[in-house]
Amino acid sequence: MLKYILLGFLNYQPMTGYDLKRLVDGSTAHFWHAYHSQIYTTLRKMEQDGLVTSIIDNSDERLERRIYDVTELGKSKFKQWLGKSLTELPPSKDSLLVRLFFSGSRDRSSVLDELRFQRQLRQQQLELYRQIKPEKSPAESDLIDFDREAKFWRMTLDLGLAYEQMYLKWLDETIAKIESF
Amino acid sequence: MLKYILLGFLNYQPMTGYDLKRLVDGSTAHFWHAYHSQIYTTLRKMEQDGLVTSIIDNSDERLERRIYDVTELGKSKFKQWLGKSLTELPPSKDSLLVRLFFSGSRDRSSVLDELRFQRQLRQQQLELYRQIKPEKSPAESDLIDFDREAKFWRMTLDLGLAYEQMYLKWLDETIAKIESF
DNA sequence: AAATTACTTGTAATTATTGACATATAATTT
DNA sequence: AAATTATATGTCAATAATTACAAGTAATTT
Repeated sequence: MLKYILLGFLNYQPMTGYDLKRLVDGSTAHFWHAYHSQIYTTLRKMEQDGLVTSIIDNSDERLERRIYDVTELGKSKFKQWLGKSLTELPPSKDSLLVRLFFSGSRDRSSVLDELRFQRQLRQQQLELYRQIKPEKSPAESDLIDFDREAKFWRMTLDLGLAYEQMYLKWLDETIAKIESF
Repeated sequence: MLKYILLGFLNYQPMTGYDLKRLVDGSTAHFWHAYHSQIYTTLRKMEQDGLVTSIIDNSDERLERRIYDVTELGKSKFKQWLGKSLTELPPSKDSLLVRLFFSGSRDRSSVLDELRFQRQLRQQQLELYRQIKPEKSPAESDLIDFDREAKFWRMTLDLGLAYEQMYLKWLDETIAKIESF
């Protein structure tokens, strides 16, 4: 999946692994995160497979930057992937729920501490989402139909917002239930 | 993570890989799914690591069943894992959102078809959750404090229900938005 | 000026997960 | 009776993801 995210971003413009890491962190990480190590190694793999090319930029003298660009094959594979609709529910994974599921033997206070801490984190995440406003970066302005793109970005953000609010509500109810055991 | 799920279930009673697969499918798969191949290989790995032991049951003559049981080391590792609270948000992954994020260049109708199909699947999932009622299986009745366990199982199910409802609402709104482009 | 922290770029080893292949029995349908 | 589908049990190869290690530059703080 990461492969397609990287191709998607490289369709906008050529960039380095670090640029991609920042883009991922600021957008898709909310529904598909990746460590920088995975991004760098995936880019190398993609280059071997002919999906991207890279050139070394030495304009800085000191710092070597490897700039990746998508190839025609990469563009075609990306479109092909976008064309094949999902026919299943994406599997979800939530380790907090795994832990809660098996928490029958735990101290009530320990479970409550964990849930209250998660509540804090969820609250922060919600605040973070509320501050996000898709903005036109200069580089993107002419390369893509920004208004149309932004609409789709906004939709994914809307799910994030709804998700955090739902989760917070559930945490509150769950904490209350355990307190009343 | 799967390791701990398997240990958690084996704490209830010894069982085979297939038994575990069914238990996972019927419960934790909603927040942590696993293919049978992963379950069988993880069990082998756990046996090598001394977390479980296995005996071959030939009582059937024809069919060989390998029955796994948790060791003291396994029990201790499981408790240790439960004791260390999560201090971060579990990362979430949703390939539908990845696809939507990059859907700026797609035909409206193609995106709509995909979202409408996901709506169907989510609706089915919601119905499925609504039919789940934790019941006491004979084998479990004396081994664990079922009522307490069931409360925690119920909580994870509640999140599943809230999640599907939230997702359906978002899908409806998103479909409507795209229709009105 | 030195120390610390954040930024930037990667590699390597390990672990986890997926997808394909394989095989045999049991139950059901045609 | 034959064919098909569901049940049950696994292995193996490939891919994906995580964690740890490494090493240098840039910016900020003391």
